[in-house]
Amino acid sequence: MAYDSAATRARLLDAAYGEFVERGLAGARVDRIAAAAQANKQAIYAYFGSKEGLFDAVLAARLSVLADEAPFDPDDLPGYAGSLFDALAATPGLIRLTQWSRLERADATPGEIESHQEKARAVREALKLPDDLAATDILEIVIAIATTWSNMPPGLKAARGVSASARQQVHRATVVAAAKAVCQAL
Amino acid sequence: MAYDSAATRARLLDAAYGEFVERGLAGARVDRIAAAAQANKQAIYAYFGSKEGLFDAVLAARLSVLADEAPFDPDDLPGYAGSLFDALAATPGLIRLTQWSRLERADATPGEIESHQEKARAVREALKLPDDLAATDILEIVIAIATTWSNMPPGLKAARGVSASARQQVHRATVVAAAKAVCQAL
DNA sequence: CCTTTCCAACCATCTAGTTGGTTTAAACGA
DNA sequence: TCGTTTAAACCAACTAGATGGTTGGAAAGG
Repeated sequence: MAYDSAATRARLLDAAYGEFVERGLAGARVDRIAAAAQANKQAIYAYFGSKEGLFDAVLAARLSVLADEAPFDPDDLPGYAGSLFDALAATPGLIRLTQWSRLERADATPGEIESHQEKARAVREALKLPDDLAATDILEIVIAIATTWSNMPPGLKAARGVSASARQQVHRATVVAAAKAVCQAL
Repeated sequence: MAYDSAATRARLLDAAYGEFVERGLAGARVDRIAAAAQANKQAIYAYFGSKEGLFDAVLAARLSVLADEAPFDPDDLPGYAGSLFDALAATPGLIRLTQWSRLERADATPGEIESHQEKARAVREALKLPDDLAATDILEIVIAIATTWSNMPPGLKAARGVSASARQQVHRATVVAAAKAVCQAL
C-alpha cells in the first residue's frame, strides 16, 4: 500500500471537523480524532503543528466552503439571508463550529474580519448608507436573523403535528420576510 | 473565625461564573474556581455534587437575574429588544455563558424551555398570530436581533474615531428599529 | 541508499473527584 | 458553669486515570 499524505491530511480534517463541532477545542481529544481518521496521532503534529493549529485549519477550510455555498449579494440581502439559512440547515455543524471558535479563540480570524469588511463596504454602497458602521449593523443583524434557527436549541424548535421539514420552511419564509423588513426600514 | 457555608457557596458561584464565562465547562478547572473563591475544592463537591452540577447552578442563577433585568413585554417587543440589549451590554459574560451552555449541554434547560413557551404564548396573543410557531419565530428573531452586538467578535466591532459607548448607542437604536420593522412586517 | 510517511510506545504534566483527617462552635450533661 | 461531645464546615494530600505532545524507530517507494 502506497503512502498518501494528502489523503491522510484530508481524513484528519474531516475527523477533526466532527470532533470539534461536537466538543469544541478544549473538549476535543486528539486521540479520538486520530482514531476516527484511521491515522497516527503523530501525523496531526506533523501536518498541523498542534491541536490548535488543527482547529484553525478546520475552521478556515469550512468557512471557505460556506462562502461558496451561500454567495453574498449586497443587492439582495433577504435573498442572501435565505441562502445562508439553507446552507446552514444543510450542514448544522457549521454554526456550532463558528460558535466554538467565537468562544475559544480571542477574536475572529483575519480572514473573517477581512471578509466582513468587504461585505460591509458592499452593503454600504448598495443601500446608500452614510458609513461602514451602519452597514455593519444591518449586515450583522441580517446574518443574526438568518442564523436564528441554527442557533436554537432543539427544545425550543419542537413543534407537535408539523414535520421538521415543513417547520423549517415556514421559518425560512419568516427569515426572508424579516430581513426584507429590516433592509427597508433602515 | 466562624464557618459560613452560605458565604462559601456564594463565593464559589461567583468564581465559577467567571471561570465558566471565560473557558466553558470543558475548559474550566475546579482547582482555579476553588482558588478564586478562596475555598477548598472539596466544597464544590459538597455543595454542587460535580463540576457539571456547579455549571448548571451558575447558569440557573444567572438566567434568573437576566429575567429580572430585562423584563419581558409582549406588547412592546422593540422595547424588550432594547432592554435586553442593555442588560447584555452591562454584563457581557452572560451571553457567553448562554453560548457555552448551548454548545456543551444537550438542550436548553427545562426552565429555559418553559420560559420560552410562556413568552411565545404571550407574543401570540399580543400580535394576534395564528399559532405558537409563528410567535416562536418572531420572538427568537427579535432576541437574535437584540443579541447581535453581544455575539459579535471584537474584530468586527472595531470602529475608528468613535467611542465605544457612542458606537454601542448607535447599534442599540438600530436594534430597536429592526425589531420594530420585524414586528410590523410579520 | 535515501527521503517521505507512518507507527507504537513513551513522557511529563494535568485533572476531576475522593479521603482521612482538623477546626469551629453549638449542644449537652454533670 | 465548665468540660466533653457532636455535627457542620473546612483542609491538604491523594488517586487513578487522562492528555497533548514527543521519540526512536519501521515501512514504502523513488
